[in-house]
Amino acid sequence: MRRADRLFEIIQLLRRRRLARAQDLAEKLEVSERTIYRDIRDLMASGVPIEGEAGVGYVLRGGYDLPPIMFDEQEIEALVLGVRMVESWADPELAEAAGNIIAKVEAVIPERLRRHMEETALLAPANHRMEPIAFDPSILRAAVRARRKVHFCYRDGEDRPSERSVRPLGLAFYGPVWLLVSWCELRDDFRSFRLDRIAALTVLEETFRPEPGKTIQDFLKRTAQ
Amino acid sequence: MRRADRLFEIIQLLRRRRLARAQDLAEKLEVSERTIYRDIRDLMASGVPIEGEAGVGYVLRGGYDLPPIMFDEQEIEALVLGVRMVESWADPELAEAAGNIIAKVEAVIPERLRRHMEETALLAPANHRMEPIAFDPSILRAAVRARRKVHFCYRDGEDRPSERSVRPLGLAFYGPVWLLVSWCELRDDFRSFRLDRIAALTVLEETFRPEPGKTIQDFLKRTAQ
DNA sequence: CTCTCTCATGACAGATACTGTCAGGAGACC
DNA sequence: GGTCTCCTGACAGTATCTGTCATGAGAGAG
Repeated sequence: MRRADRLFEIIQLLRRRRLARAQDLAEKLEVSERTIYRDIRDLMASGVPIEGEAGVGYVLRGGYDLPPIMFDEQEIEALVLGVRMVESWADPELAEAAGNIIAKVEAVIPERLRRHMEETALLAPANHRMEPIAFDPSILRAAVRARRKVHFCYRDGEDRPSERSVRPLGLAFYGPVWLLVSWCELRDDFRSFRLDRIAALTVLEETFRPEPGKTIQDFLKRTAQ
Repeated sequence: MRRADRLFEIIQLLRRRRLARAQDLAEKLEVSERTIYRDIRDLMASGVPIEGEAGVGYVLRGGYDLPPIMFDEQEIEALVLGVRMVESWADPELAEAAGNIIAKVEAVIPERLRRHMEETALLAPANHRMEPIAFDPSILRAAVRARRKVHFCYRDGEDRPSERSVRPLGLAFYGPVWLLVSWCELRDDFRSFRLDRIAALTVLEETFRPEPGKTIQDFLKRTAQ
């Protein structure tokens, strides 16, 4: 049953990555590259719209209508854990949304998996140590979505106070603390702020447009190095 | 490529007809009935919900395809954050499963939400401080699922070493550390262990049955008070 | 142009798993 | 009891799959 599984798995891998080389797939699936080339050939022959380009890799063209098969048990576990983490570590609004996910997925999966969902023994207890945040982070999340600048008072690691006006780009969970990732126009650079050190947050009327070099994708690229 | 195609074809045939006998499938696919029985066995093993009844035939129960699910934007954000948290804080096996969730949900939600999914500005970076764990936690997860006792060396907060044999009940994410929640038969009570202080973990052959008062639900009840 | 990366194909031998045949067990229903 | 059908085991032959090695070809960088 190995090969038939592998063909499905290749589709799934191409769905989740945008691009994959034969070598990547070969390592992941623990077969030789030659076998991958054969598998891809056969998938193409069966009508799966895979595109291969020399020097680039494989991509799954859009419009492939084969519906994804159900979540497996491993995925259910990951889903439940993820939801519990959000419930414990994010703001109440997000926590509630996370709870809704469970309800919606439960309504859609077969009985067997539903039982598995309830029995998942991965916990993320809420009674953990987390530095208190002086405002509702959902306000900040809304500002990120609406691309509205924010103003606040900040105390840095040495307790020096300052006032800041920044473009809020995203929020990052760093274990015990949350960071606001932002573009500071004064310094003309990215700046991160711990949410627990922010006070008197106000969302300004002023909006901003994403500019090349000043987006969260640019920030991620830079930190990745 | 014959067999892989055939397995796919069997699913399609069962999707179309509501009932099919092994003989029908055998004729249609031009193989022997014995081969069909083997194919069905393998499909079932892969989680395809086929039901066979003696004297009747095969039917495909619902819940094979992941039906379209509607999430609102808030829920999408929570889902993406949860997945990223798992990818950053859980073991590679779970992290991969979490990635699959995104791919599968993406394939099933409407276009508008898919864009929202990619743009979610909630991050859970992987370059965080986390105490190194000396073994693969997925082994422990498997022991929890299989209800098999485990043995390991532990160093407590004051660095005193000890050897333990416990019933693993679950894993709990506590910010910077993971805990193993267990029932210790020696002490006749619940005990929690930090994964980063566990060494030489072995999963024993011996299994255990959930007993009232010794399950993770009982542990949660007790800690809730 | 050369170099590198990667898709792609062919040939071949060894290992693997697939397949059909035959035989029999078991549950559901009349 | 009789019929229909799912289901499993054993076995031998064979079709298929797989890895290795070699080679070609297209795309892009410098």
